[in-house]
Amino acid sequence: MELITDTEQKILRAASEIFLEKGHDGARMQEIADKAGINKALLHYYFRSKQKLFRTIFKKELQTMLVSIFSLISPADNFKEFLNKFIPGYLENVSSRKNIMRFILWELDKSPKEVAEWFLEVFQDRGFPGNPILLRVEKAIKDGEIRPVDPTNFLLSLLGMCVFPFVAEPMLKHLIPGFSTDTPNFLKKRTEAIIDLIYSELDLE
Amino acid sequence: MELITDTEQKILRAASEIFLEKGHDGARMQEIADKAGINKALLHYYFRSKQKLFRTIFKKELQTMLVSIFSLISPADNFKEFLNKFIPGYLENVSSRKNIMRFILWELDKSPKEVAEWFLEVFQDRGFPGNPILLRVEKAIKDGEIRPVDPTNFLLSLLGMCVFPFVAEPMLKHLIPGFSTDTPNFLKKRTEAIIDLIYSELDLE
DNA sequence: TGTAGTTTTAACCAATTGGTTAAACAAATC
DNA sequence: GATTTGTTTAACCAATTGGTTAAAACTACA
Repeated sequence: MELITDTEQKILRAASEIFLEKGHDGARMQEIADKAGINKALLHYYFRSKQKLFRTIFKKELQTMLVSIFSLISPADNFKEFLNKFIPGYLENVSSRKNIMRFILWELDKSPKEVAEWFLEVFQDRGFPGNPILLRVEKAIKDGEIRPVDPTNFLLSLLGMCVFPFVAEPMLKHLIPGFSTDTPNFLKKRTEAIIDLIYSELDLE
Repeated sequence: MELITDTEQKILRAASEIFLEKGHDGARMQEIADKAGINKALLHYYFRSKQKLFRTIFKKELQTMLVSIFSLISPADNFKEFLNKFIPGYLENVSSRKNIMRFILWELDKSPKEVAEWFLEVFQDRGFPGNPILLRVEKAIKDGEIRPVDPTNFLLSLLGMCVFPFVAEPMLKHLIPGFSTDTPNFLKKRTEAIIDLIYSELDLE
């Protein structure tokens, strides 16, 4: 069991901030060191190379993001309960760490090979045999809880509607006058809109 | 009226490819020169700096993306016709240039100040007084064509459902076994799914 | 207190990168 | 055909960047 030193913590925090903001290629080791309040050589003492440091951060952020999705799924719930919990919960999550998803989507394309294993790790840690949302939808259909829809497309719509406003916020600000995800009731109204849309499709309520 | 030389064309094409794939910070001038089959100094002869070249490309891609949205809107159509044209058309568009949106979303965050003007240019060129989709939705509600929904949230859902599968494909491949947007009937099924969802909400059909 | 091991630093290094320059070449223009 | 103007190149340059090294400072422990 390794101790995580204070310095290591400071490095990780600083590296996360810089990498999330600028990406792997835009980030500078010197800047990370400065933000962590340490020497650049010390960075290489703890994490031998930029690549190694980046992978550490990337894996951590990826896991955080996946867990933020998976934590919202309780198999005990019926499908309506699942939706009522998942949609506001996930919106809240994405909203509180806005750039994590944009960072992951951008870097994933160029990412190291181990990335597939990192996904599997999270699945295995949680004891998921497959995508839990997909399985949940399939079960709801089999049980006659909702009308039959294509589970994959349902998942695409659900995630897309939750994630898009935050990932695309810089663009939407130009496309929609006065758009912001920071207004006090944006989350509430967005939640309602998504629930409204999905309930109509599934003949719920 | 400037002539666009053959060399300039080759540079623009090469730069687009490299920038879209690697982003501003990951791209190397040498690599762009190589891909264009020219000398690196020639790159600086045509576009004085990396920044200038990047802005040229970024603006071009941004305009392409915006036009691909706006071209699908004809004010003559009723709302159902609008949806039936927009959804498959836009999906086709995003699908044919998959990484343009991810590139724009990533770089927009870090983008130059003129970017706001570039958006306005496209709006003005097309003679749009505001976001045309938003206006179209508002009109449809006022005319009683569809039941009243929040136009902004409607737009967020519509775009999110269209864009997300392509922008997030690298992630979705890990999240959904066998996922790909390249299968022969993905576009068709995705179109159906989105139309189905939106029709239900709006009490259409 | 002395010594072995760890943490931190300042100074340095080699490679890469964006950018320049001066000259060679091509193509109009006279 | 000479001259001017626009293209293209090879060779160079200064600055930045990731990474190293050797020594200093700190810690634990005998």
